[in-house]
Amino acid sequence: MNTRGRPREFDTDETVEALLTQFWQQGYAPTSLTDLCTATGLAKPSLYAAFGNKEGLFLAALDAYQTRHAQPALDAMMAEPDARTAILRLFENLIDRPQTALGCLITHNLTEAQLPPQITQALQTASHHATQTIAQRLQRAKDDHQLPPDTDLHALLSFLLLTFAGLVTMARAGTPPETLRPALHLALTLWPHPPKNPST
Amino acid sequence: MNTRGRPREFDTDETVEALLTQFWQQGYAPTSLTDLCTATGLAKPSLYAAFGNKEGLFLAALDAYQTRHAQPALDAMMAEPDARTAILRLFENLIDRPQTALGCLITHNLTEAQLPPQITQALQTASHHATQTIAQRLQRAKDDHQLPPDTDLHALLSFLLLTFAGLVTMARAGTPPETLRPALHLALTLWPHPPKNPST
DNA sequence: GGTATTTAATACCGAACGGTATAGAATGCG
DNA sequence: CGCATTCTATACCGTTCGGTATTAAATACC
Repeated sequence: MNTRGRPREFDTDETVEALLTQFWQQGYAPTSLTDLCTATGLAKPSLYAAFGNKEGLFLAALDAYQTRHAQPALDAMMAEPDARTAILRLFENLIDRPQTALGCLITHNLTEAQLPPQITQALQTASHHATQTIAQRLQRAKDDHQLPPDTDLHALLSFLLLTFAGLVTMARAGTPPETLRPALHLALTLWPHPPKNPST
Repeated sequence: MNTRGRPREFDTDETVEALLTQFWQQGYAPTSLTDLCTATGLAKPSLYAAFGNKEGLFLAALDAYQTRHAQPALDAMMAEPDARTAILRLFENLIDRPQTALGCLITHNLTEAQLPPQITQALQTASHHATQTIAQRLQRAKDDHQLPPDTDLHALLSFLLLTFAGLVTMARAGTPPETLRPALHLALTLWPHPPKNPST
C-alpha cells in the first residue's frame, strides 16, 4: 500500500452504485462501456484501472447488488418470525421498484445467452445461495410447526422460486404493481396452513 | 409478380424456421447477422433481399412463432372443454422443450432493454393477444360454472400469467423439467373449485 | 440466341464495440 | 525543489456490428 501518487478523484462506492444501476437496467451484454462511462462520469482508463475489464465491472456491481439488496432482503426474511409473512415481504420488495431497478439482476442475467463463463458461474452461485437461504427458512418453518409436517418442501420451494421469477420477469416486461400485487397475494393463498391449533 | 429472373435457391419456410431457432435461443440483440447466416446457410444479401433488415428478420421469425407455436397452443386451450386441464396443458408444453427452444420468445424479449420500437410494439401486441385469449377462456369457464361465480378473474388471470412467466424464465435459467413440474402442479392446486355439485 | 430480370456471393462501408498506449496532472517523499 | 508514483484523459487499436455496392450466375421472354 503506497500512499504516494495522485489521489483518486472518485468515490468507489458511488461508482459501483452507478455501475449497478446500469447493469440492473440493461443487463450485461447490452450495457456498453460508453454507457458505464457516462453513468459514472469517468473515462474508460479509470474504470479499467479500478476494475480490470468489463467482467470485473459487472462482478463488482453484482457484489454490491448482493451486499446492498439481496442479502438484506434475505436477512429480513430470516429475522421475521412468521414464515409466510417473511416470504410475502421478500416478494413485495420486488413489486414496488423504480423504473431504473426493475426485476432481479441475477435472475434476468441468468436468462441471457452468450455470457462469459465467469459471470455465469458467479450468477449461479448467487442464485444458489438465495435458494438455499429460502430453503432453510422453509425448513425452520416446518420445524416451528408453521407448516404441516407432511409439507413437500421441495415442491413448495420450487413454487416460490417460480413465483419470484414470474414477478421479476413481469415487472421487467412492464406489468404495473397494481396488477402484480393481487397475483402475488393469490399465489400465497396456497401457503399450507399449520396443523389445526385452537390457539391460532 | 414477374416470373422472370433467377429462381430462389432456398426455401423460405426453412429459412424462417432457422431464423426462429436462432432468435428463440439468443434473443434479438445478441443474435448477430453472422449467426443468422450460418444458421440459414445463406449470405447476408440474400437475407436482406428477402426480409429487409434485422428487424424484418425478427418480425418474420416472430410471425412464424405465433402461427406455428403460440396460436396452436392457444387453439388447443380453447378446444379443451375443462378449463383447468386446458391451462395445465398450455403450461406443460413449456416445460419439456429442447435446449434450442427454451422459454418463450415473446416473454424473454419483452424483458430486453434497447429494443427497436417496432419490435417492442409487435411483442406487446402478441403478448396482449395471448393474454386476451386466456382471459376469454377463463370467462367461458366461469360461464360454464367450472369456476365459482365469485371468482376474481382479473387476479386469477394475473396469477396464471405470473406462473407462465415464472416457468419460461426458470426454464431459460436452467431449471430442469423435474423441478418445474411439481411447482406447476402445486401452483394449479389453487385453481378455484366449482360450486359444490353432487354430480361432480 | 439475345436480353431483361432476379438471385447470389464477395468484398466493402461507417459506426460502435471492448480494450489500451501515451501523455499530462496531481500527490508524497527525499 | 526534484522525483517517483498514481490517477486522469485524449486518442487510438483491432474486431465485429448492421447494412450495401458490385459483380457474376441463372432463369423467362422475345
